[in-house]
Amino acid sequence: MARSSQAGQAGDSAQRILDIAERLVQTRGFNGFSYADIAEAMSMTKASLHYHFPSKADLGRRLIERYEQTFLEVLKGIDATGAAPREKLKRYTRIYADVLRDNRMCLCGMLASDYATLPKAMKEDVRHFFDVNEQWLAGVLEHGRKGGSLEFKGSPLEVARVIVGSLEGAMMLARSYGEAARFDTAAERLIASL
Amino acid sequence: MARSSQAGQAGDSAQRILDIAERLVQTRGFNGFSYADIAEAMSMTKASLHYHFPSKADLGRRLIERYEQTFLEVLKGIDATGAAPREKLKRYTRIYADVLRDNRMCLCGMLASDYATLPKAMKEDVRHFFDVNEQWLAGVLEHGRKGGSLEFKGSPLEVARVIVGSLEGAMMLARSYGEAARFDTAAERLIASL
DNA sequence: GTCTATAGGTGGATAGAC
DNA sequence: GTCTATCCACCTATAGAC
Repeated sequence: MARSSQAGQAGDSAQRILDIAERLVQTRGFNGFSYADIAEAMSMTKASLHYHFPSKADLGRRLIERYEQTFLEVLKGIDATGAAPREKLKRYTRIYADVLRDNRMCLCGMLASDYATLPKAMKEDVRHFFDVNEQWLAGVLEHGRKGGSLEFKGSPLEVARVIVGSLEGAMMLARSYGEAARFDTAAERLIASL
Repeated sequence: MARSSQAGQAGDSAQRILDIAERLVQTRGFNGFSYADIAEAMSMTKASLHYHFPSKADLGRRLIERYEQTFLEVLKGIDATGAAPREKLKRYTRIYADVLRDNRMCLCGMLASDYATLPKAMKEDVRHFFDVNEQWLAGVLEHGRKGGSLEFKGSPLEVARVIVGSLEGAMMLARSYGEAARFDTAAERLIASL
C-alpha cells in the first residue's frame, strides 16, 4: 500500500496541497486563489509549494487529472451495482448534489467558466473531463432506451450533453442562492423527463 | 436626447468603459481582467478610469445594473410582439444564443461562477438579475399552461429556474468546445419538453 | 476629465541555505 | 522537502498637476 520508500511523506504533502487547492478552485475559481492561500492553509511557505507544483498550470492539470480519476471510479462504482438505467442517472446527479452540499462547485464547471484564461493544456483537460462524462451518460441512456426504461428523442450523446450542462448550470445558480434544494429540483425534473 | 450639458462626453467615456469591461467580464470573469486591460483598450490611463468608477466593485455593480436594464428591455420587446408563449420562450433562448455567438457568456452567469469572490453588493445584484428573469419566464409559462399551449408539472417558477440554469450551463459547455450549436440543441430540447 | 507619479499590496516564481 | 530572501510584474487605488 505504501506509495514510496519515503513512507508516503512526499505524497502526503502533494496530496494535501491538491486537497486544499481543489476546494479553492471549486469555490473561488482558478483566478480566485493564490499559492499564498494554499500556503496559509498548509502552514507552509509559498516556495515549498513550488517544489511540488512548479507552476500554477502544473497544479491545475494535476487537479483535473485527479478529479477525473476519482469521478471515473465513482462511475465504475455505479456500474458495478447493476442498477437500472434511471437509477444510475439519479446516482449520477447525486454526485453533483453531494459536491454542492459540501459547499463546492464541480471543479470542471468552475474551470469551464474560467476557460478563456486557462493555459492551453488545462483547456484540453477540462474538455476531456466532460467528454468522458458525456460518454458514460450516453452509454446509460442508450442502454435504458433499448431496454424500454428510458424514453427520449435524438441521440444519447445529445441528451447526455443536455444533462451535463443542465446539472452544471443548476449547481451554479443553487449556490448563488445558498439553496442546494434548487439543484435537487432541477435534477429530479431532468431525470423525470426521460 | 442629449444626456448632459457636456454634450454627452462624460457619458460617452463611462459608456465606453462599461462596454469594454462588460465584454471582459463576459469572457474572462470578474477576476480575470484588470483596470489595465480596460485602459489599454480605451487608450487611457488607469487613473482616469477611477474617475468614472472609483472602485472595481462600483464598476461591477454598474455593469450588472446596465445589463439587467438592457435585458429587461429585450423582454419587454418580446412581450410587445404578442407572440405565443412557446414562441416567447424560443426568443428568450435566442438572447443567450446571440450573446454566445458574439463570443461572450451571460454576464451574470460568469458572475455566478465568481460568486464566492464578489463584493456583497454585487452578489445581491446578481441574484436580482436571476430573480427578474425567473419571474418573467414564470409569467410566460403560467400563461402558456392556462392557454393550453404549454404543458408541464410543478410550479411555473420551478420550471423557470430549470430553464435559466440549463441555458447558463449549456452556454458554458458550448463555449468550452467552441461549438455554439451545442447550445442551440440544448435550448431546443428544453423548449420542446414543454 | 485626463494626466503623471506613486503608494502599498499581492501575484507567480526562483536561488540558494539547511 | 522546507526554509529565507528576493525578483519583477501586476494589482487596485490615491494625490495632485494640468
